[in-house]
Amino acid sequence: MQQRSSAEIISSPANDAAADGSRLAPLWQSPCWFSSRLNFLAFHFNNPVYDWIQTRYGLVRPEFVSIYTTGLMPGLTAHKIAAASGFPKNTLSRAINNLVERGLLRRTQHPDDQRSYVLHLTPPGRRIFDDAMPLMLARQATMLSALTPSEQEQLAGLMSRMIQQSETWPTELSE
Amino acid sequence: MQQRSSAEIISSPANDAAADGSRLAPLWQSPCWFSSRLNFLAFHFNNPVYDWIQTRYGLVRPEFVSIYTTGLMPGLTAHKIAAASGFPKNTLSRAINNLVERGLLRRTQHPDDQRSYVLHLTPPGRRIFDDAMPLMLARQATMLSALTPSEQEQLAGLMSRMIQQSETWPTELSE
DNA sequence: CCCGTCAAGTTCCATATGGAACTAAATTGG
DNA sequence: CCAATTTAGTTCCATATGGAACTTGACGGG
Repeated sequence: MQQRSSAEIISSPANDAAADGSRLAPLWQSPCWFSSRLNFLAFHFNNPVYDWIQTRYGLVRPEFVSIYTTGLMPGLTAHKIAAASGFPKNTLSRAINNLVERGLLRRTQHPDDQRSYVLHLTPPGRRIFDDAMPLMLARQATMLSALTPSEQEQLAGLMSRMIQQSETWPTELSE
Repeated sequence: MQQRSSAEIISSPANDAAADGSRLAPLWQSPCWFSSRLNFLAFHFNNPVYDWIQTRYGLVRPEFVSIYTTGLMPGLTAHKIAAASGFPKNTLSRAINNLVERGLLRRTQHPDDQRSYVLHLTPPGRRIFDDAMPLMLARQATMLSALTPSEQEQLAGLMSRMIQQSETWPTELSE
């Protein structure tokens, strides 16, 4: 389809535009392999999933993230969703307000802290959560299908170990 | 700091707000573990790195991605950056135009296709690439430091195997 | 018990981003 | 060799997003 000249980097003969994986070898082999692979995988998970959720429910990313996180950890606060997801607190504030207005989230005064609120899914909110979960799991299964079950467990374990140590990572780059 | 009531999900005793990893157990244990862990890791890599690049060079994400990808695969086209990064082509078009204007990218007519352009870093562009790389590698090392070198290789291998098979993943969710 | 500091959430605003429609060039097939 | 279709890149525009300043409530030391 396109250039094929001497110094060209393309490795696959196929001209299928979807053949991202095999043709970008220098990207995967770069010393910065972790970033490339991580972002490639995250993109290929998030994009189909959030597109589906967006067109299906009209929920944008931080909105669905709030539903998802609240579904898993009922009774949490906005602050915690921020910690888990990395979205800034104002973005989550807006998302949560929309969800409360749309009747998908219930927000009650925190018993011990007048500044914050405790969040729960409403039944319609939980319905979305329950609807989306199988889709996400299916996508996960698709993406993991290159690995054997035992390799999938290895992967889960390795990622988990990294996360457990995440408290020690600086939040800013030094230099 | 906050709630600690009966059904509370918090697992760690420490009240350090940075202690994200250990206190969000239900998130990591959810059946959708892959998504959670992937996004957590991607966020904790991307955020510090892109913040640094943003304040340091005034480059936004798709701009730096274009520099990074071009640095690794000189002579590529915008279309390929889109395939590698997942950014939509209009976003990349804008990014590349800015970079050309700022003298960080050189864009020449593609020899075999009058519609497209071939991209190369200019010396100032390469300077940014060379500058940023060690920072990214340092962050990568920090995040991988929970794993032994052999485990790091395992991780690289597992992620790589998934990506190799990415051509078979549907780009949309079925149901 | 009050004051200074910190934390949770909100509001305001600038802007980075992506969808859709478009232009121009390549490809296909009749 | 020409029409129909696809593809690379651009333009236009609506909006999702995040920084900074703000409000209100908690907390800790004198």
